Amino acid sequence: MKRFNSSDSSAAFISISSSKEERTQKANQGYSRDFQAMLDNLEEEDYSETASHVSEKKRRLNLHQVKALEKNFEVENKLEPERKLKLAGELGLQPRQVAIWFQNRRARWKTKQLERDYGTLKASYEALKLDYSNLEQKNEVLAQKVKELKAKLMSEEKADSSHSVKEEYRVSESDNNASVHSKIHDFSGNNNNNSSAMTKDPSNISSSHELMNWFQLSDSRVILGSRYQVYQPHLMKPEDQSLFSAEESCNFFSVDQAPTLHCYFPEQ
DNA sequence: TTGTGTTTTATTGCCTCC
DNA sequence: GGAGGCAATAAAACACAA
Repeated sequence: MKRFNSSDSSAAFISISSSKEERTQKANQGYSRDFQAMLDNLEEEDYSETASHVSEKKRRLNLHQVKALEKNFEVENKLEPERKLKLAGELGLQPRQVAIWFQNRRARWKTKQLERDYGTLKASYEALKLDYSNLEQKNEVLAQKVKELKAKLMSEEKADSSHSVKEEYRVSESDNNASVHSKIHDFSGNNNNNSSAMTKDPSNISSSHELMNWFQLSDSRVILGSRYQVYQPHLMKPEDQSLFSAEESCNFFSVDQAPTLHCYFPEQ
């Protein structure tokens, strides 16, 4: 096993505070005055000790050692045995110390990396949140527009109620048939410059008739696109013209729930 | 000077690989 | 079963405000 007994630990400490030359070298490496004083103090302490009784206090690696280790870590953050021995020899450290330094360095690197990842994720989350907020605002505007148009439609229906329902139905039917034929013509071919109503942004729809056309057209396109079913003219009687029943709306303007397709493809 | 928070060095225990 | 890696932790060293 890799476990070390106390003599191993002592050996490690001995290697750090080994020679007078080394300590002198430390003293010349530009430490702060306080640190310098501490080193001098340690020097005195060490000399007061006998050779057989070396201080086991933890010592930090000197600047030169740390720089060399950092440089090696940049090259490769894992340490092969040969490199460990070579580094230890060059820096006057125990191989065990070099290994520990790399281990701790990897741990620090990992922590930093986690912080960086967190920062990146946080930034993208904030961007996404902003996008969502913008979409929510647009959605509210659209919903409000639909509400207004629906109210307008209702008032128009009321105004027209003096006409004969029967006559209106006949007119409506012929209108629908005409529009149906034109829709079939529009969507059955490769005519892509068709249907200003379909390509039109619903938020720009300003009249109730435009809105009706938009929805009917949407409906017919889906029917035609779905397994080439025979087109069934969707003749809307005034009493059937509830545009936004719970089912038909399909949560189209719901912020909390994505639009579902079950109402367009009930068999699926 | 001292209390406190942070960083660095080292240990321990567990796990995986060969 | 030994070697090495990692997470958790201890403890010394260090930084800094009050």
